[in-house]
Amino acid sequence: MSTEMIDTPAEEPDGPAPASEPHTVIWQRPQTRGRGPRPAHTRESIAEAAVRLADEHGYEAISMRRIAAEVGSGTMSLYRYVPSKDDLLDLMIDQVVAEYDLPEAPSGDPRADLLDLARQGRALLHRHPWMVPAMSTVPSLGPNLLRHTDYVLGVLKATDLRPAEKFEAVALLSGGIRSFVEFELAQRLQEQRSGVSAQQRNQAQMAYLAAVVAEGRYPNLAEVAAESAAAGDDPEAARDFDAMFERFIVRSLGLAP
Amino acid sequence: MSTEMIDTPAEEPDGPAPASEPHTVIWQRPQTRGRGPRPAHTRESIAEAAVRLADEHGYEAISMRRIAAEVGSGTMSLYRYVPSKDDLLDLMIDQVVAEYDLPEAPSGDPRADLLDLARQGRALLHRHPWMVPAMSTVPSLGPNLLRHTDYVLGVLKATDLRPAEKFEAVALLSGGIRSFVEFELAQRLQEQRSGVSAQQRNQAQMAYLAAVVAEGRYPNLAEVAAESAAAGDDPEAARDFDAMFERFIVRSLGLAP
DNA sequence: CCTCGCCGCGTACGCCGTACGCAATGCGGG
DNA sequence: CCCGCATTGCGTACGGCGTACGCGGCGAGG
Repeated sequence: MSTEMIDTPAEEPDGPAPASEPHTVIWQRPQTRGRGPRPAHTRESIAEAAVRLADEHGYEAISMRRIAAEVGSGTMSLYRYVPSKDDLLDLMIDQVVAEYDLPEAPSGDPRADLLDLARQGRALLHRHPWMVPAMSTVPSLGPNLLRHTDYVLGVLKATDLRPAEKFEAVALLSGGIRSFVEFELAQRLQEQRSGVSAQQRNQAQMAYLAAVVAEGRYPNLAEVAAESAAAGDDPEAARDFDAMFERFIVRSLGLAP
Repeated sequence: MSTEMIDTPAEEPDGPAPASEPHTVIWQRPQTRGRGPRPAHTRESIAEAAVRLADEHGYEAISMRRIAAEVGSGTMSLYRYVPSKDDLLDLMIDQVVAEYDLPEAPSGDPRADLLDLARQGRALLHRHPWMVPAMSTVPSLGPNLLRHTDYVLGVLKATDLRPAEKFEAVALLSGGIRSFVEFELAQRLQEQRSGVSAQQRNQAQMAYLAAVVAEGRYPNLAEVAAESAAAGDDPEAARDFDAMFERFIVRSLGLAP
């Protein structure tokens, strides 16, 4: 509880008082710089270090203690810059979103523009796989995400979508990309990093699946698996995810002419 | 590495030895029942209690301690039934998947069958919102999920998709539904449960967004927001998610004739 | 009947996010 | 100019998490 009675025991009735700022979005609380000793870091440098850490060691490496170690400070010092870990995650996401290469203006062909954005988005998620779990909740709109959204809305201007549908399109496209990459990464964990236990787990899954298929129930599954094996694409082989993505995203773009 | 040299130092060339069962999928390790006192619970009853808990108190309530309290046992007793929390999550998911009402056989119209499945899937995720974060990783295929997958593959038999494309379709459809419901739930948190701090957070977001729009940058965002407000659908109002879902899912089903 | 395997579970370890308070620091007002 | 105090860095601590380990007791197989 933050709005309980103990806070701001007496408010000025007219004053433009900053009140107590009970709950503010990270983007509008200032980067202070006031009386005391000069801060050793900035939000940006901390977020940058956190992104580096997550890129190298994965989503689960994003902990306040490890980030603090990465920037070379005490754990609790981070809270001088960021009110909570969730806010730091917002900063990380927004920082990474800056990697989008947005044209000055839409080309006039919404389909082409959105397709380009989708490809960039997929590439971005590949560069920063931790983004997939990090985006699980709808992210708060930092400056870069706002720029991105604004650009997409500009692209959609050449469309006959109603306003609500435009927001909807933005969200669902991004969700679709995330969903696809999530699927893609899950398929790829076979030879990918995180090595030991993941490989074992996958192997156990494969063995179990084979056993179940051989068992006789699930005839359709058995049949399709057999066809698949006969077709030469054994389940361990790398599928053509690029082509898959193209088909998937083109289908999803049934919204623009 | 799982295939490293230290495992199974000497295998019998012919023996059907159970080896050491280094890592097994939960579905194939037996529900023992051996020498000692009769177990007080079963995997099913535990998973059932966990589902009840998650339905009532949300995803974050799924902890071994709380589940143990729910079934009325010590925390560590759960590990007599389930090797890890992840496996318990698999059991929970598979149990909930049993709620699908699958017809005896496909109707012959793949589009209609898939549409029905999608609607059921959305309803199921609404009944069990914790499933959205729980499905973040591709779930291990328990019996019910296998039945479900087998049915979908049966539906897709009337299709000219290649085998790999069929598996792909299953995964992407389910991912799309999850993604949609995730978006939907995020929009709905305004008046929904989890009450105080979520509402506040949302309010802060709204205030920030208004400030940013008024600020003048992001002209397209401002324009669409204005249009949206003028159209009467204020951002706080409930959108027609049902219609949205229908459009979304029909678009996604561009794969079957 | 005895024995040994299984059950329930208390304790403990190492993580996590973060509340709180204290010493050091250096800018702004007198 | 200097002093007061806001601000910074951070050690300590709390409550919660998943789960490794080992113990006492129950009950079926020989």
